Amino acid sequence: MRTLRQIHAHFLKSPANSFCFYALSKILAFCALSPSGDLAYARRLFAQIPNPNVFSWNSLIRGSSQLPNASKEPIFLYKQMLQKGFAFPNSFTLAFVLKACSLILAFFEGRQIHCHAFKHGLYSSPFVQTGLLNFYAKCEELVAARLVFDEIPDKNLIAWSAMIGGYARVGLVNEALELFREMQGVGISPDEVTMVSVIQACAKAGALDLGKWVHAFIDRNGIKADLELKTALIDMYAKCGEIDRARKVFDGMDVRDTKAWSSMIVGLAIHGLVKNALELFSRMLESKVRPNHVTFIGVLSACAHSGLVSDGRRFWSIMHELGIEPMMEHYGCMVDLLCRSGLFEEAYSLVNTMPIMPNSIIWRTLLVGCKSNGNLDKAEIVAKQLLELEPLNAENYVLLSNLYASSSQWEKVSYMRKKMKDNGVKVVPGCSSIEVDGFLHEFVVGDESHPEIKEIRKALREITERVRLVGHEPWTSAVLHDVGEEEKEVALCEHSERLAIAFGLLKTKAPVPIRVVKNLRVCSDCHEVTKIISKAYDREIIVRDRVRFHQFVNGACSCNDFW
DNA sequence: GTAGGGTTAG
Repeated sequence: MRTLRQIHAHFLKSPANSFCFYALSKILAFCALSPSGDLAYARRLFAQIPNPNVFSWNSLIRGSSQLPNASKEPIFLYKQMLQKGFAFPNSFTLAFVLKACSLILAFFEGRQIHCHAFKHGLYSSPFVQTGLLNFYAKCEELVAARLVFDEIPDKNLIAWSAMIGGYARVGLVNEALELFREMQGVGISPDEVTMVSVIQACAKAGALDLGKWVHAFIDRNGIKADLELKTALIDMYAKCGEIDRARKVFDGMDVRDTKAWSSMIVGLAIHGLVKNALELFSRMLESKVRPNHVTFIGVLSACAHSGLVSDGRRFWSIMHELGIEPMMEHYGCMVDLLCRSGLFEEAYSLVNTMPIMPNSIIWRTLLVGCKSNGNLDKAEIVAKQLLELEPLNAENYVLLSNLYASSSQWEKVSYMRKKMKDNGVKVVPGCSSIEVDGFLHEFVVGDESHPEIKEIRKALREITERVRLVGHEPWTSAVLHDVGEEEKEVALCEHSERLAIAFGLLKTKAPVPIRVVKNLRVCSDCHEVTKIISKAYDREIIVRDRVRFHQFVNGACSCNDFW
């Protein structure tokens, strides 16, 4: 900038020459776009140009959209440009403005740019087309994105990747994977950016086998696994229950940034490997990588899972010291942590003194806390808030009804059912799935179509009975106790049903003694339980947390056959 | 001077 200012001064001092406007626009571009530039200087310079050319407008539009805090400035500039009517937008202009729209999810503005693309005859530009496609995808308007995509005559890698990424981001996993296959069918080879989206789709589906296959595909095709792709792999393995593989990818990285560390820490936290998560956080601080809000979500949720109140409080203050303002998610972790540690009153007052309006998740966490802490009078107040905020969510009614049932308030139980019916709340049948020996079994509430449903129901009944015998509510608190050489307590929660299903599928009674412990903490421990059963039976069993993956896996279709 | 990518509480 210092040198540039000197050059600028020379131009101002020298008599008007024919290079002046050209040179000024070059100076402007540097100020606006270079990492060592100065956007404020660019703005001042721009204000002195009587009739900026399209190049100058573009530079400023692009420069203002590269700021860390995205704003509407690029869109305002674009409007000014049209109003002045001196320079007309070209394909660069539209590409930059569309990028700005996708960053701040300015749907209505972006849609107008779509019209302008036709008006100014710029719709055939591949940059404008992928810009539009990506803009719609970022706004989660996948139908619109697909329409644009289908209209592109020569789809290049960028267009395919943007479309696949769009599907993957919103969880349209089948569509993403179908498109990935189609892309290869027309002879376009994916690169590392494409593979990030494909891996992300696997992560969302909980499709471990497919994820492993895609990982092998990356290696086989010599695609460079860079920082982003490795981070996506860590996340995929963690979400699919293979925390060891996630760790292997993490340990093999030579450069790790905040997101890489965070994804590993979050992964360990969701697996209930709290000690490892906190150890890794210390290592992260030692490595001088600055944690961000996501890192703290991982660390705080890890503390919640293990009831580490004092650690949680310590991290809470470290977060403040680092200047990270707590978000809804952080409050959620703290409320959960306090509730699980029996500090309900403190959780309650935290929610009531939060500087941001608590959302439904916060109230629901607190309501679960009411139940586990036996605080029924507060439950009424919390439930009122929750139902006002979210009157159409069946989960809330079921939760409240169960809470009343646990204290034998049967009139209130039936009142909740009535209220639910009156409000027209529909229950979506719950769906869970488990993979045994590479075979995925899906179960929907009320569905009896599984060929081994009888054995499964029998195993379910047996486990229910055994949990009930020790005086606890089945499916909310049960613990399997490993009888192997190393005694191990593992918590189970609603996913325990899946284990009963596994036992049913294994056509045998549960061989592992069931014991109930109080203050059950983390459902992610299901992964631990499955490991124990897998070991006991020498069979591969995987419990999936996030399965929304129907057509492809569903039993018959292993990924190798499919591809 | 242009387009596509990673981590997020219950």
